[in-house]
Amino acid sequence: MPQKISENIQDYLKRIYEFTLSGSRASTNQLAQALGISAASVTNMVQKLSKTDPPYVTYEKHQGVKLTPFGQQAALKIIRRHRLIEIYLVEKLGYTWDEVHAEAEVLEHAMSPLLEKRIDAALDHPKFDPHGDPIPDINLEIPEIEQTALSSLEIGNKGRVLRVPNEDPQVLRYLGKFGIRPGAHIKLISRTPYDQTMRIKITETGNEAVIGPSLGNKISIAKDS
Amino acid sequence: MPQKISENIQDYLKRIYEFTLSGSRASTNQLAQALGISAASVTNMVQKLSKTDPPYVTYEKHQGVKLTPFGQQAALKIIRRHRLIEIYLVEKLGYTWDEVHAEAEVLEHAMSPLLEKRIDAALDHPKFDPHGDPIPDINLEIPEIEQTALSSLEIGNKGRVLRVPNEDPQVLRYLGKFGIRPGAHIKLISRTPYDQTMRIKITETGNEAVIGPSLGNKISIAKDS
DNA sequence: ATCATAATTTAGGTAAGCCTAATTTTTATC
DNA sequence: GATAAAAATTAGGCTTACCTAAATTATGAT
Ligand SMILES: [Mn+2]
Ligand SMILES: [Mn+2]
Ligand SMILES: [Mn+2]
Ligand SMILES: [Mn+2]
Repeated sequence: MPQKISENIQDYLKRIYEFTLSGSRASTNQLAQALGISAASVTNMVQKLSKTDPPYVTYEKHQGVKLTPFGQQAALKIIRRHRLIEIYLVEKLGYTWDEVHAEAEVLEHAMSPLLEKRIDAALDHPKFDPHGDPIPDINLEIPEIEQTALSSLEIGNKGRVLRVPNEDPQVLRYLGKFGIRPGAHIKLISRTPYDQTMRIKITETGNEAVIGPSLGNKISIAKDS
Repeated sequence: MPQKISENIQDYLKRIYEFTLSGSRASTNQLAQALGISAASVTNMVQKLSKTDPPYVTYEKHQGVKLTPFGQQAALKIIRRHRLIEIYLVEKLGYTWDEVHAEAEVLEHAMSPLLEKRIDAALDHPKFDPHGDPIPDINLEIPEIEQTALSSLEIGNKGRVLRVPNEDPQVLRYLGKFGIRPGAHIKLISRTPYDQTMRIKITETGNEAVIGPSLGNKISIAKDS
């Protein structure tokens, strides 16, 4: 039943993958918002995806969806392409890290297996995209990496940035300005009591930056031991 | 009326452009065959394209279509992207010239203005694609180049290859085997009387190749004076 | 000029993906 | 446990871009 997988379906699967990484199910509304379409349309599509011959998702009414192993493979295939494109654009075509996500969102659907192979080879099999997200290897495997949220760092403690949120160009430009990027070493200076706003110091640049708690939750770090 | 131009429409316009280069109109059947769809579908689409606010084509029942200046600009935009992609893949990603057309046919629709600019710059504003077809410049202008069909060469005379047909990988591999590529110098050795099959010698490689008349008509050369 | 054939158009349908409005189910609060 | 709000689903439609079959128009050979 699922021969050629449409661009729309590819994006659905990718979103479902992201929302179910933590183990929970992806809700209809969550997907509708992320994809910029109505909840009714999502219900429709999700029902379809649960009825293909090997189904892409398991779906229970009002309970949200999860990817089947089959659906997960399909999702990882696109995620691999997306992240390869991002790092290629930065490394080979002079893109900044805030420009690549939107571009990859489109190109991922137009990438042939051959192009994927050539780009992967040209970059010598890169392991991470520009935002620190791991690139599934040719067998679609992703290494497990120990990581915690920046928000969970204690005052005075240090860490190394592993990944930053990758979708919002404004946020990326803000982070880039201070040198907050994968590999950067940071130290938590202070945290305000009520709204939990953090001041952090970036070792490499000497900068200090202010990070709110919601952004802090989306930045992953490795805590210095 | 014509805000976002669909991938399908882009391909229609490109085909119409090709078929009307000689000044004649593109026929319904011609387009149907080239696009791999039914004649009825083509009729439908060209009627639509002739009714947009600035129309893309002029259409008269049973008389075929031509591009309006507006439609021509739209076509050239995609042709530019197509050819830039082809040369980029060859120059930067190790593609052979028979692999790039199919790839470009898809990628051309996924290329942003920014990517177009970056690729153009990375190649230092290339003027020709791997098959010798001219790349419209940033203003969508194409230089006029004096060229004749290989078939029109006289026995014993010489010429320089300017462009070869670009769609059929088999043909390209055949030509490549003998070194028949843009820039190659050739000499017509003989032409059989009935079926007009030609034997040509390629200076650079010393090879001799047999070229039938229909292929010979699709290879453009500059005749040596 | 006639008439068969080829080319094109019209008519009527389908599938994918989206929409809004109405309805149903779940959930959270009193 | 009733009930209001939120979440999800169903129902009915729409657009794009295809299709086949039937009807029409153009063409070219007698
Ligand atoms: Mn991304
Ligand atoms: Mn996408
Ligand atoms: Mn081409
Ligand atoms: Mn195309």
